[in-house]
Amino acid sequence: METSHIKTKVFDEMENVANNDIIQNARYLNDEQLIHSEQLQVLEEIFNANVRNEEMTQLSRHFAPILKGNHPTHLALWGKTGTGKTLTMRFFMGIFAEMCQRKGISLRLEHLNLATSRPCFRAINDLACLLNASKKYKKGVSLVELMYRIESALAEFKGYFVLFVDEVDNVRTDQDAFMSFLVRRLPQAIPGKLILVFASNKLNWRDNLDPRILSFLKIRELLFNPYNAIDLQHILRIRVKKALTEKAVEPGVIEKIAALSSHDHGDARQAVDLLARSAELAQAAGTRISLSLVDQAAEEIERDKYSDMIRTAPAQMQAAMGAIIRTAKKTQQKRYKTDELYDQYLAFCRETGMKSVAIRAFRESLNELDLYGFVRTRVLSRGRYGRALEVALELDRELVDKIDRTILLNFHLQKKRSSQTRLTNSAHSIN
DNA sequence: TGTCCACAGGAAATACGGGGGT
DNA sequence: ACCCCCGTATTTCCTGTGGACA
Repeated sequence: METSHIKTKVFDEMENVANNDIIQNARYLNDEQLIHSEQLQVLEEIFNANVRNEEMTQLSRHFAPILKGNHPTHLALWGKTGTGKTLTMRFFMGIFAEMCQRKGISLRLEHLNLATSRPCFRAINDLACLLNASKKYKKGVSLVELMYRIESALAEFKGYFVLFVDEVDNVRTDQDAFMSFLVRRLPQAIPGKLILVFASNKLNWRDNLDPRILSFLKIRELLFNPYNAIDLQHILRIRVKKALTEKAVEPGVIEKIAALSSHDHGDARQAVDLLARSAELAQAAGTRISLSLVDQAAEEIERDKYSDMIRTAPAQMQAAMGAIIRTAKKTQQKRYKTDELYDQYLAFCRETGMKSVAIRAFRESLNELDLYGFVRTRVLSRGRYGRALEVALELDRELVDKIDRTILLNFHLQKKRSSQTRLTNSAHSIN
């Protein structure tokens, strides 16, 4: 009897979700779920709405000489995250490739995406993989060998070779070697005409580059400004049309999301996230997306930001935050002194089996937490009774609980993971 | 006005760990 | 497999400070 009751309940729930008339095609609210052709389709609509028009024109002008057989200089794209550097460039490259094909110009385009920070060796290795010149190596192959393979992979190609190096600033340790290879050695070594396109979200990226490379690097720069509210409205409208049903959105909602987003970041991805979150809320509530739901969604995203931040923060910072929350729960006061927090911190470490640090380093963690807005610290001078650092926790209770859960979960996971790796290691050694 | 509290936070020293080179 | 190097985390040491108190 009981199981069938639960069954109906589950079925009802699923029916409700399946029959929702807000979200029609959730994939269009998350780029990662779209296949390439769909992405292009969305992009086309976005560009047709004259968003990033200026940048597209600049790109066309820059690459136009190719059509006449000339050799344009390298190019650098600057702009914050989510300003469409990658998308614009990829979209442009697609069109341009088609054009060249029609005119019988030999053109090869590659997109080297250095999404995560990596050393020079791995960046060059990735490039080699991209050109099918090599497989993934961890070690054992010298840099020179990899460079040689890249060069021989391109030895036959005599046309234009556009290499789009995305997020260059992610190349750590010997960025100079990486750049030197691309800028000085590669163009000499291959018969084709190389055009490098760099994208970076750090404007000062060039400053810590070897001046000798810099002098070699004839480069043109193109700046991507954050999206303004109008641009974001276009982008959002397209998403709404693709992903949601006709009447899902109340008037003013798109304008509101665009205004909020352009005001504090101008990042299109975050704007679409806000739309997605609002749609989910509306779906759950069975209503249309209203202005107040947008507010609610923005608040939720803000909350998630905190717990995401703490999840990825260094362990010491997490432990410090854990100690603060414990202290807050134990006492009635709103402000805490370093030494009482430190006591709690030591207890926390003992319980979770974490290595504790000296009080000087602990204070550093407190300052970090202040920097990220988890707490507020200030130095309090008490006259002849010395000075003290005062820490205040000013987040609302619900959020504090959420952060607390995140931290605890993290520590438990860490424990489990370490014991698991120990298990798998021993399993491996047995095999 | 001067003293002196008691800890913050800067600087230097040192430990640690990961990755590349051989 | 081993070593070495380099960047980061942590410790150790120490100086400087705002204001209550006499």
